[in-house]
Amino acid sequence: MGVLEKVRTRSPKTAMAEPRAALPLDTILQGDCIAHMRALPTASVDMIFADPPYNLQLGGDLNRPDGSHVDAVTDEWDKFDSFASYDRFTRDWLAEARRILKPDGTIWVIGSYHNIFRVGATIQDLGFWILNDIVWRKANPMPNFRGTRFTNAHETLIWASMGEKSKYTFNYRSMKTLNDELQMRSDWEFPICGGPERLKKDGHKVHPTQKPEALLYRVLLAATHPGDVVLDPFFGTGTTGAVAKRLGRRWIGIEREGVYIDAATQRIAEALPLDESSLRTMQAPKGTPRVAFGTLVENGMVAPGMVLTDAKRRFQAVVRADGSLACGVETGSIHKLGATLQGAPSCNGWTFWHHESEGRLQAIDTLRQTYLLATQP
Amino acid sequence: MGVLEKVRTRSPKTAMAEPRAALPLDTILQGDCIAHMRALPTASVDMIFADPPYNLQLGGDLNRPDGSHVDAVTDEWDKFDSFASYDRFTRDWLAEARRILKPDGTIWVIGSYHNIFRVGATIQDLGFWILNDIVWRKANPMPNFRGTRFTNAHETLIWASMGEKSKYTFNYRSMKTLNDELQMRSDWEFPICGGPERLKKDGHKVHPTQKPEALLYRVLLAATHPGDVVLDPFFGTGTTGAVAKRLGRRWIGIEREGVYIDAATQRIAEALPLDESSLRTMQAPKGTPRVAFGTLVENGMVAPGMVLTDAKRRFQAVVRADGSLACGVETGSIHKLGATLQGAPSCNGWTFWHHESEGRLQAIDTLRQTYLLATQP
DNA sequence: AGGTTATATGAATCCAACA
DNA sequence: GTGTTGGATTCATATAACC
Repeated sequence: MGVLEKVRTRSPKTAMAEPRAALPLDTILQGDCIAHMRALPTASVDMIFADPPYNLQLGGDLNRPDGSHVDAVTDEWDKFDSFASYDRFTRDWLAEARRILKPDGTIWVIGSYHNIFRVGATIQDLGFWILNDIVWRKANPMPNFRGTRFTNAHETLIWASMGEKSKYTFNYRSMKTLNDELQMRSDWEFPICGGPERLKKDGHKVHPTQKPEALLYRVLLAATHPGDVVLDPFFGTGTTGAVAKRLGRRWIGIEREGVYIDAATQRIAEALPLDESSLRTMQAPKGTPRVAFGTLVENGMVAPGMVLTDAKRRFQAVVRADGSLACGVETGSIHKLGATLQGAPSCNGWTFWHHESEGRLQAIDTLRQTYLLATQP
Repeated sequence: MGVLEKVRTRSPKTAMAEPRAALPLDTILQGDCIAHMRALPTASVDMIFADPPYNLQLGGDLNRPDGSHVDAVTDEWDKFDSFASYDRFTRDWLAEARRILKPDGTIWVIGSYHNIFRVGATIQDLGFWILNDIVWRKANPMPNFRGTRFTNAHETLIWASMGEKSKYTFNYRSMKTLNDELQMRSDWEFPICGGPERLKKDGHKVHPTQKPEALLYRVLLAATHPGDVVLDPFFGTGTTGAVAKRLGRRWIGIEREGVYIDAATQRIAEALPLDESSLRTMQAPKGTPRVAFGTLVENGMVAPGMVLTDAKRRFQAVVRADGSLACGVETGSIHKLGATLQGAPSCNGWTFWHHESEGRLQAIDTLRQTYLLATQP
């Protein structure tokens, strides 16, 4: 434990890009992630989101039952000689991450059973304090074609603070509102990244493991404030940067591959900060028959900034990023705010609130129905 | 890796209970789990299920918002000085588990984010091969009363074989049936153990972390055959034993606390084994003997010269006397020719090839089924 | 145009028996 | 050991093709 004390001050020679004084905000740094991290100032970043190589150790080819070939992750960046070399790599970048984080900052790391146990143990060894492990349940995972194991249908995220006593950021109310007035749990369901969100070039996916924006949306909304600085040392095609821009957070990306950087640069340039973004279709999660209003926001069916009114247009409210509503100084979930404004003990926000659609008012419940129709069999 | 070679033969003095030759089946061994494991024979057990202490680092007491006290896990057996001592303990019992397991046996370990990363890394370090990590989604988890984190709504199980090449047991069909004819995924939902299933004494729960029987039911059904021997080195109140008895598996439990042993003994005595017929139906239809296509020719069910086609009638082939097929200059087995004609890496000839029967096409697999019905008891 | 059917694909540690 | 052959094996979603 207690690595902080051991952090040595490096000579400027080892720094690569910027002097440590300045944070290269909203920028992608090209090159090795550890080298670039060493050039960043100590205790300067509010959050780190990291999607490191998983060290999959895949064997031969795999075919589907119909004979088609599975396009596996065979990239060089995922190859390591041994667990020992993977552990060294992990410890090195995590130690730098720890130095760069502010005392009250937090780190998120995503992985699978191939690597997450080693990552988690190293995180603990370095003195981080694990706050939660989060399970991303994939709505549409790839099946196990040979029937040899359980369908590998999830990935794991670790969320950790700098230490046991850290005063980390957790937007409890935002998460609860996003989840329809229930505490947000440690298991999240999202579809894998596909459709128009998936970056492609010449008909092929640009990056083999692009993460869904809905996942980063929830992570950033939960653990940062607007204006906070988020570092992603394995930037890839820039999901973290695109969502950070949408949510009004600052970002720094580190990435080796020029192809990924090009795609990320264009993608982030096209990303619209929240109040300008229009209804954009993302894939909708499936499974839970109960739909939280926040789910519609997360999935782009309701844009933050959208104005809702009651049927008689007596009240007006604005949708916020976490799916809560604001009316003057009053805020709350669709149900809670409806009750407050009417002075009623309770209120069904789904039927109380309406939005302008095709020239007339429509209850937001129709959006939920649309969502359910799109996601239920 | 390669810990098996390092296992030393211990003098009988270190053995506590039984000589290594005999397996103490359907028995609870009282005492230290590592000491008792050392007394068990090498390569003698089919499966190990382990629910080790979680190394929870709960600071102080925890109270609900209404002031009532949370009965947290603060028992003495859950205290460890540091990660280092927990790692030593973990490595010691896992190494013994590895020695005791048969070469094709598997191990299951359940834990939370407090310990599962250390356990998982050690499992990999010892040479085990992780098959899946499984998420137990709790339908009714304890909320996070302070609103400081996400509701900790799941626990993680690791399932691992002795090595990459092990021929472990996985009852694929049973799992698929259990899941309404869809592949069983890596995320399982069960309620936490409560109600009449939860063992109580004087109104208090006997064990702080009693696992639901549904969880063990799925584990044992997935990864063992009837009659297999299952060892649980942290037996607690004997969920593993009770379910093993119900499912016709043999079990061995190790437990230190007499209170738990008493509860487990009574509980297992009251558990009712499923009758043989219900056990049989849960078995996968894997034992069906192989039938060569040539056998059907030999038995006159298929006549040489018979014409076969695929379902879309794109290809035609003629059956030859030895059970091979011919299509122009291409010849081969039903599988090989199907693969060749489609340009596919492989092909199941039984379902690919069809024959004209009663005016419509029928897969030749129906002939095989007919043959099996006629020749099986 | 609108609705239906066929095809493509995703962080995957993916076979078993026998010669 | 290794090489060959038999034969068992897929779910949700997006997109293209086709009536």
